[in-house]
Amino acid sequence: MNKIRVAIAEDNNLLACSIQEKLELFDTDIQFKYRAANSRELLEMLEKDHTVDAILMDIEMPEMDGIEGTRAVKKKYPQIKIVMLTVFDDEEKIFQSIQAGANGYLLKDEKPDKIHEGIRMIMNGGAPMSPTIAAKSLNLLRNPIVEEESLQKEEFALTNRQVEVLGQLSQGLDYQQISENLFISPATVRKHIENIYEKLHVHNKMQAVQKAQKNRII
Amino acid sequence: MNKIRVAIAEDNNLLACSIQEKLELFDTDIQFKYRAANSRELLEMLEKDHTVDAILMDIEMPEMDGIEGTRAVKKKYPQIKIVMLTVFDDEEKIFQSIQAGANGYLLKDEKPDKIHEGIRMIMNGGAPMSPTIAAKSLNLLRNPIVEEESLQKEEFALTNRQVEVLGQLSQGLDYQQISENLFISPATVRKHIENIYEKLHVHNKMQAVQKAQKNRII
DNA sequence: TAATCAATACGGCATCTGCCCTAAGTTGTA
DNA sequence: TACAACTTAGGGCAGATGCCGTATTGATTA
Repeated sequence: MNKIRVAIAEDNNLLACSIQEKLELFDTDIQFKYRAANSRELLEMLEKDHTVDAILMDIEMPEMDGIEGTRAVKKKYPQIKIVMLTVFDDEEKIFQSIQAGANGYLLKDEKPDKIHEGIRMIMNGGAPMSPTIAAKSLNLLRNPIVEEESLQKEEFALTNRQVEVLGQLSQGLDYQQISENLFISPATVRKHIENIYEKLHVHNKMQAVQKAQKNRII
Repeated sequence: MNKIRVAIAEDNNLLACSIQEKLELFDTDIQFKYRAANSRELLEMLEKDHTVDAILMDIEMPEMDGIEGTRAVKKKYPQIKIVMLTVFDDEEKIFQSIQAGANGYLLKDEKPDKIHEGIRMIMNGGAPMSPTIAAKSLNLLRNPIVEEESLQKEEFALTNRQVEVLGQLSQGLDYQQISENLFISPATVRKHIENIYEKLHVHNKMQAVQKAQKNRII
């Protein structure tokens, strides 16, 4: 079996080295790839070499933090697993990390074998979580946070017709079927969709629908 | 330090004995109190003697199941910690259990020391969760509750690779980009997607991703 | 009044996608 | 040890899609 290729994003040099050392105790099944000092650096490194299976991501980092970084990495490389590794365990950070797509959440004071176990766990589709984190995430599930943000369609200034077309798109209908549903020509549907793409800054149906759903437009 | 007093609610006698035996391996810090064959029996027993710290609760039980039981126990004795212990790991059950107030969720095939660790974890305010359960609860946090339309999910029996491809699809990536991320040929990506369509009974990317999201496959 | 924009509609074209085919190597299971 | 399933890979083809034009009509606005 191939080794699990791991990268680290961590601004504190000492801590990064310490984690790296811990990982290298398990060099039979883990291969350390590289370290970045913040998310932007990580993205640049991934650009050159994205042969990485898992990333240990610090949350607090200068320039671009781990939550933004997780969002960005997951968007481009959704197959890469991300474990948040941090000293803080407040619910807000946990929730944001999970929303950003993190696959696990460990506290930095975990013992080496726990970190190692977590990495193997994540590659098997599990979610490593420190016990206190797990308890807090259960809290979150019990008392759902009411998000006050949800940007609404005004942000993107979509017209009613465009929202309507997006709704049809999200059902997996093609231009022909949408045109029949809305009693317009397929050519018009295509034009509407072109305009939607421009407003949402996307380039295909899937991205448009995902963005629309994320922003509660549909 | 006092021993942790544990009760079990489990209708299957063999399984109950097996768990009890597993626990008695750790009789230095665990004291087994009693076993109930369903939640109603458990409540009666608690009525007489509620000097119990933790309960291992089966979900599927006749008369009164573990989820109702958890709700009832937590209402009367909120200090008692409850670990769901079951063979099933579908998200609906997990979510219901958590809503009912469960403090942890372990699969029955966990090794004895994991169950023991879980009990100690729960008494320290942590939340023991089997890795696959943890991953599913993260899913629940990522995607707010959906109508109970069709939450079978395992019914579709998608392979890991297929789920991975679905994840890439949902980001709006095309076959070429997906093939680069996964280091396979675009032809293979197309084949994977064909197979996904067949399993999900859909005919295009959007329908596949929407169905996968609705069923929490991704 | 002129300008802007939404909604409608059409044509072209390169690329992408869905669907059909075959096929080989691997893994897991009965 | 067979058999099934998964993963990999490729060819071919019709139709769908993304993107570039253009154009008319009506409503709103500066």
